Amino acid sequence: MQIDFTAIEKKWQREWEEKGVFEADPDGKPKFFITIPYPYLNGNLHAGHTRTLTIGDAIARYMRMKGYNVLFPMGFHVTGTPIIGLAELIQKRDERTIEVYTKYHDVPKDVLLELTTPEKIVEYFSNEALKALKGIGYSIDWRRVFTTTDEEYQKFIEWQYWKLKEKNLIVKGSHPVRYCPNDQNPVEDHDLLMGENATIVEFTVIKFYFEDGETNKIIFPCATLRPETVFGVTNIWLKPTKYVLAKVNDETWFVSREAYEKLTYTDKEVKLVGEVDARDFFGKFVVNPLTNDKIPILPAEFVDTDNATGVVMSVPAHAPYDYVAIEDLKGDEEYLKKFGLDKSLVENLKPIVLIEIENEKHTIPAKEIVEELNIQSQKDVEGLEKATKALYKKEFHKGILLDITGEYAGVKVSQIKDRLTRDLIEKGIGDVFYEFSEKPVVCRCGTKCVVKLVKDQWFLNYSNPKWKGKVLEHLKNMQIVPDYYKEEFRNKIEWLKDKACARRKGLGTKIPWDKEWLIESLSDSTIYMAYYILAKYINSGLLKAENITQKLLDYVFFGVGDANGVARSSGLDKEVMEEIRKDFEYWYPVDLRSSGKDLVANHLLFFLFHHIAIFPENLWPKAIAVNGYVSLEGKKMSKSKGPLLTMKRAVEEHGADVTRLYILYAAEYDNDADWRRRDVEGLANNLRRFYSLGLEYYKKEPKSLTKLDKWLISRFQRAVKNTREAMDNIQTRRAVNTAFFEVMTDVRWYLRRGGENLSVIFDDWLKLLAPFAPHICEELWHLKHDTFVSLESYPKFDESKIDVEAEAIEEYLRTLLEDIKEILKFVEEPKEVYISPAEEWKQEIIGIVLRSDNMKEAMKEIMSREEFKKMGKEISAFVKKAFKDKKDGLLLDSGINEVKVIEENIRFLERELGVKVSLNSEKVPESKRKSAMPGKPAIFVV
RNA sequence: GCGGGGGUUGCCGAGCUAGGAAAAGGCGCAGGGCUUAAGACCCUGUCCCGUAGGGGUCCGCGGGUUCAAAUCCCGCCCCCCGCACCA
Repeated sequence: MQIDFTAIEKKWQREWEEKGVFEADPDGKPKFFITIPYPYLNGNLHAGHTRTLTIGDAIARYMRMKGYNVLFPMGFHVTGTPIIGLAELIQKRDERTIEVYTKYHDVPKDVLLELTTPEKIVEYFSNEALKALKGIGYSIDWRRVFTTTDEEYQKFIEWQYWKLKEKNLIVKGSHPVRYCPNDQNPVEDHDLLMGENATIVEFTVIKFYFEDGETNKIIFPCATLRPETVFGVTNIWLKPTKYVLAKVNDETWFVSREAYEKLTYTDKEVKLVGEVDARDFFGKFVVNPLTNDKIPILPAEFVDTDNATGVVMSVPAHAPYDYVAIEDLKGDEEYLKKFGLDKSLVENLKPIVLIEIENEKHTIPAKEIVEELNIQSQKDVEGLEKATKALYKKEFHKGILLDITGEYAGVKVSQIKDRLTRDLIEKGIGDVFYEFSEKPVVCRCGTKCVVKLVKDQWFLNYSNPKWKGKVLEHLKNMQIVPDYYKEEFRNKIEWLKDKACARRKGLGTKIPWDKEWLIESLSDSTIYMAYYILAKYINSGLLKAENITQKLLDYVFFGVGDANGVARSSGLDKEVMEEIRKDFEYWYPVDLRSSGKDLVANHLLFFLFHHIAIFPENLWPKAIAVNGYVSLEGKKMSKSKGPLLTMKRAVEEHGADVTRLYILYAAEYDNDADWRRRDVEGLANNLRRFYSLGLEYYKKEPKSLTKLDKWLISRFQRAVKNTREAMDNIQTRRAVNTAFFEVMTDVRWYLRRGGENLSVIFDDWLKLLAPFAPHICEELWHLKHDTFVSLESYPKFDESKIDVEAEAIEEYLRTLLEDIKEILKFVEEPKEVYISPAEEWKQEIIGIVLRSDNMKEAMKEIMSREEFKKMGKEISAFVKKAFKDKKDGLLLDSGINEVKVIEENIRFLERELGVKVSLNSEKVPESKRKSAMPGKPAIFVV
């Protein structure tokens, strides 16, 4: 059958909009405020958005039908840098960008080429997003839509930041970023040619120094990831090559040229003094600032001048590289001679052990592992890397510092780094040096990136223990779906550090007290759900940017201030102001925020932190739900590279209901869903089938109810129960599976059995499915009603409609049919089937079940009897089902009357089997009759 | 490395927190029906064996507990995601 899904969908979308059925305002009903993170519009909405939003919409529709006054609003996020970047790329006619946006985002090329400014991009994509969202039929209250560059929104953000500032939750600090010296800008992942996986690691610098009599001290800044090993240093290493001397603040540092360059991007004052040759320093001595030991400077080829300072301290007891390098020196007199070094100098170097592993004997760990791996020289880089990694890992996790480390003795290695670094810096003998974890890191422009320290940056003080503590405390009271994400959230909250919230570049709101800076885009989208309340009044023209003063928002959100005074000072009509206040009091807090799992470690955390900082406890979010991603035919989607499926295209090609149903059914919770065309088309067939069933049966007036009808109703009640349970747990997959597919399976059986009153469940079936496939349900519903099914009340489970006997009969017939068919497979030219029921032990088992407390107990008793033991599998299944029924209060104390059931359905059996069937025990041989069981009659075919 | 999740029948996935029927549902595939035909729809089959409803082997691997384990316990292997200043 040809069905024009699109026409049906457009029709109902128009109707909903015209009648404003999803516009929500305070009323007497309990409220439910659900929000989905507004999408970021540097492209079209895609299948990923479709998933998160459809889940949200299904919940919104479900809750609405359950009797809640549901507010489901939406806005658009455009602040930040990507939109600016996109505008630049389009302006430059970047080929890749043009390809991706025409091919995957479905932007017509002529239109795309016009999008050369951020403003045009925002306008274009927000229009497209609006169309896409309306075209899929979300039950959004569109009176509240807004964009984050709106002047009014910025007023709101300013208010928010003043509040945070007042609470001292915004502090100044510095932090290291990946930076391109050529572009003079921080670089993001997608700006990189190479090194996306590089992270910034923090080396500890320890200032060894060299005293040359009357000249100034020269600092040899040794960079290390294991500062505790400073207690075991025997010498330092330089590469036999040129280095430089540089003025670093007030000190003179000896560093590699590369290191000097890197230092210029730090917060230090750096000036080049001149070039020096490491070779001139070999054999001379520096002082270990912590132990005051004098140690020699020695050459080593493994030193990488492009890693950190290029000056390395040597700890032969714990660093395989150092141990091997010293051994190399000892055995290479020529090399020593080349640098004028005396052999005794290296021969006196004794490894100093400073870490012990619990329950292991004292040894020299580096020596041991080098020998174990049979590493012969420092040229065996592979072996040394392996040894270093293994040793470091072991010592980090299990190591404890020995007495030689003085005040640190007994501290775990894993606990020492930050503490020691801090102490060293305090004493003026330490520093930090940032470096990439892997190299090279190259910008798209071809320039090598560096680590730059951004100074005097504004930070959100998330590490504040009081703030964090409150968030952790509130988390305990929240509902997190799926539940194991609560632990994930807890960990992430603990892990969260201060976050830089200011940027130089991008779209957004300026920091109100420091207009040089823009508020970073994840930091301006944390409590905006409150803004939806204002947005309605802004869009209707009642509330204007100039009205949105600090005092007004204090009044609206906190109820603080004198109403007359606030109204006067903000220039707003007092009644409007009071209404906004009432709206806010009615709708807040957020009852559910449903989001993709990619936002767990950032947005959703900030969402919690900011609510908790700014609002009183009764307005903190109640629940968060998290869902997984969507892939396309098994491939990951990518906004910037493709493949990508836009929401609009999915709906155009398959229809809104099919798209919705598929995406809801494709996966549960945080599992990823895969969009597979063939499956989507398969689902479309199912939906067409549903529609034609509706056309065929819905309007037929039901006749008086048969036992079969009661079976259908009973089964349907179970589906109602199951669907509600699923939706209450935000399990849309399970819900669609029961409400659609499983009911469909029952309907098939019902029709096959000759059922004629399908319409008895159809009203409820439409309601049951309305949250998932609202258009088709609305269309069918209107065959009989003038109301909107979207506003009907959701079916309730009615236990009185459960008909255990009817269910047992159908179950009996189904298995009987199967058994006979199984036998017929083996009989050529069957003429007649004889059936002879048995009734003995089933009653007995039911008796045991009724007087047993649990299955285990019952089975024990049953299995102690020989005649049952040999039927163990059959019986255990029967008992399991019996217990389930018992728990539901549905256990029959007498089985069905098999004879009667067969008699009544003999024609059905014959029709199905295409052979004569009769109920006749005498024709069944004795041996077969003996093996008959209740529910499993003896069958004999001739 | 740390943290979170996971390995089920051709595929996707239930079931695994309350042990109890080769293990829901969807998709795919095969056969049959309907049809002028195709599609749609309906039925059947889809681990192996089997001329009587049966038997055998199964839920990453190896052990254990139990009348009974995909489910509980112990050990091992493998996979995915996050670790940021970016939306």
